[in-house]
Amino acid sequence: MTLLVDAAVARELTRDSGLSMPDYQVLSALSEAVDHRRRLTELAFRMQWSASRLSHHVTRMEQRGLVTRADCSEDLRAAYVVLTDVGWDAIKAAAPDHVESVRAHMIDLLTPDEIAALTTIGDKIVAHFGEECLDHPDYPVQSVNRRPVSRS
Amino acid sequence: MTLLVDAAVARELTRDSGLSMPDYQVLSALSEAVDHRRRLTELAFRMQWSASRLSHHVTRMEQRGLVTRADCSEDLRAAYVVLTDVGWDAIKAAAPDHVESVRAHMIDLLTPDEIAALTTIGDKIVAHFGEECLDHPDYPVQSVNRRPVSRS
DNA sequence: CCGCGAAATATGACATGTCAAGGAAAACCC
DNA sequence: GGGTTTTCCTTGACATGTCATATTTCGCGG
Repeated sequence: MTLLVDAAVARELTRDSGLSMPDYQVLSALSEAVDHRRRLTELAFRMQWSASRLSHHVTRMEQRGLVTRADCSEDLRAAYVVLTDVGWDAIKAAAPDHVESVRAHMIDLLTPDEIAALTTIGDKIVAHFGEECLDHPDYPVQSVNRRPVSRS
Repeated sequence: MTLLVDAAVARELTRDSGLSMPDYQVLSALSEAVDHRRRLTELAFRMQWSASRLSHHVTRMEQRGLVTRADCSEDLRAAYVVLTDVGWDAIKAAAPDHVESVRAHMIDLLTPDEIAALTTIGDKIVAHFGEECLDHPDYPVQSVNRRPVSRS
């Protein structure tokens, strides 16, 4: 089920906007931030990506003009990813069709009861993972990635 | 939710058996076949993979000794992927831990009611996609991939 | 038969993701 | 306040997936 939905939604997103799902996720997260900028690490946590994956992907998006990097004055190690005007226009243009696509292939197929059930299920499972590693209340989600775990 | 579960299950599978999820899927599909062999196309349909992805992946698995290719006598274009002894041992060794892993991170967290609800939801959504392209009753699933669709 | 579109794979170029390593700045810690 | 440890990010090598294309064979109509 997730395979089919993900594939269909991704296909339509790319067809309609030229953005990939990863592109969309990054742009969306940035567009929700106050100054349209976020630290790389925060972004990575929020999306459950590795730092390296995000860095690579930001590099590629930078080359397409969707985002830029900016230095951080408080912490010289850190860097911001900033939404450009082009990126802002892109996400604004893509969003309506995308949410409609998700509705069409998933949400609208279910009754309110089913959606409620699915929400409960999702919460339970996410909580199962959260317990072990949700120890940083400042960040919205953080988890999992940071689990090298004791391993023989 | 799917992100977390998939990541955890994949991580444990690789840790315990050295197989990736794609490896496991291929081996599993082959192990269910009568002669431990399947045509590439059938396998690709069954797993919702592109033919090229499967071909590449089989090449890599072949180099690791998990599977082999064999010619098909009825259709000279076609090829079989065949489970080797090594592959058979690998899947046999990996399977119990893997199903246990899925239980631990998903199934066992839910009540029977929730599992039933999830099943209903999955069926509905899969059916939504099936309508359009489930036209080949011989194959178990087939769909989606074959949708170049009319596109401007 | 013959020719031709379709089917079954293979392959190469390229996009994307992972992993291990490294450089630089912060944080810690007597 | 100098040395160690962490954190943040980048990078390069490599694994994996996609897309367009090539090759061979099949099926079929004439």
